[in-house]
Amino acid sequence: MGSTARQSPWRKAEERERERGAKREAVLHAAVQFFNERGFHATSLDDVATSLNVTKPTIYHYFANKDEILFECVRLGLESIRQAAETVESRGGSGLERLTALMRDYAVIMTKDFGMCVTRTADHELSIEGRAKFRALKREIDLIVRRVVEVGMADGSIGHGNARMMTFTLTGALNWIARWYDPDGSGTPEEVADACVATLVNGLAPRASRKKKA
Amino acid sequence: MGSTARQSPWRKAEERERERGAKREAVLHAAVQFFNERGFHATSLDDVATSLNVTKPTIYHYFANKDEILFECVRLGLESIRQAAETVESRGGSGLERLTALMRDYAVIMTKDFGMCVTRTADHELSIEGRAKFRALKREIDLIVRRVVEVGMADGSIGHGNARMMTFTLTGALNWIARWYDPDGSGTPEEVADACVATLVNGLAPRASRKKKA
DNA sequence: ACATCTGTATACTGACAAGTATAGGACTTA
DNA sequence: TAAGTCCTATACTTGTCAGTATACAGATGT
Repeated sequence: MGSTARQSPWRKAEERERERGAKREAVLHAAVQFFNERGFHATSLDDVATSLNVTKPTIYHYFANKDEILFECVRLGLESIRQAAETVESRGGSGLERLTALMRDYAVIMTKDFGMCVTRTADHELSIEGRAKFRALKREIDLIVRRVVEVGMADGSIGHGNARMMTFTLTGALNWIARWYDPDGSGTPEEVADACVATLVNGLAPRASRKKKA
Repeated sequence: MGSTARQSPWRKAEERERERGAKREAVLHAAVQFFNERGFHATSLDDVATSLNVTKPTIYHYFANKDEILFECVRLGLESIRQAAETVESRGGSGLERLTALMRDYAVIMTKDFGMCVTRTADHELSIEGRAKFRALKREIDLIVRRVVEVGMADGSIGHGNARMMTFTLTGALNWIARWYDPDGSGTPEEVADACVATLVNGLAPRASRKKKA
């Protein structure tokens, strides 16, 4: 190694493209941290550019506009969740077991930059088209989770109820992690995830003996 | 009635003050709806003014600046929650019973304009001073809820665990209601609240028989 | 009648930040 | 070494609002 003998221009082009991708990613990483900390509107692209030792036009060389940057951040977060959800859905175990695993992965993602961004970004911050795609992706995830809940209700591992409402309640608790989790605070992402999931799975009563409300 | 005989200027001043208060409230009500729908930054005070058939300087006659308006909206929401929490805390019943009642009231508030505003407003949208008060109020509420959780753990009506994390998980699910509840959709605030609370209290398993994790 | 206070409008300033026009340096390929 | 392409910077335009200076109308109190 070290010789880097190159004959074909192909390899070169590929390499250049890879570098371009790396720079795009760097922008996204810098941007998402600003967005999470200060919010989308309060973050200027000059800030982002400066933090990367470049200027604004450079960023515009990689992205069409500010909205695209936000959307990509959100999309990355949502894709992580969807992937985790899909993986878990199609694996073995009872509905409850699958749902528990899904929630745990979901919770961990919520402690990461791009996951946080999903929760912290409101619909109206995205462009019209971005908003539609955002909603579609969220809905897709919601349906996967709901399906797992329904599997659990069918196989008896999860109590009966309104699956839609139950899904919203569970994912709500998980989404909210992104609003209070502090990486510098106590608890690793995994510990936090386990604690949350345990509360959601077990409910509040100490062990058995729940009456009230059929 | 109808004669409106007035002799003392006292009554007059008082009345004027009441009217001033009513107008302030009207501004807050108009503003909070814009904030919830479009977000704080995307709402211009011209929008708010126009919707009230006045102009911007009129609004500045009642509020020092835009930040104050947002803060008042958030404060109203947080005060509702705190009041509900305090009322419930100091009443009878087991910890679990009290917590259940608290969560129900909390959930209902989250479906209302000012409650929604609390969840939809991020720290960084408030002024520095507003942010501090915001956090203080939220912390106060958090501590009340946590105390009720601990009462429940002590009296045996709630299973043992990390009260802090449990509180975050529960209130997270409730807070998130403000992000998905649709007043025009199916389900009254009370129905939604009951469903969420039921999920949180009961957990997922169908009835008894929970093992795993002490 | 006169001085004042309250509420409102018209018309402006000032700041900030998104996005762009333009140029030039560096690398690629021939 | 020349043509073309990619990447980046300087310096600008532009739109949008928050916030304000000023004026005026009507009610209040003397």
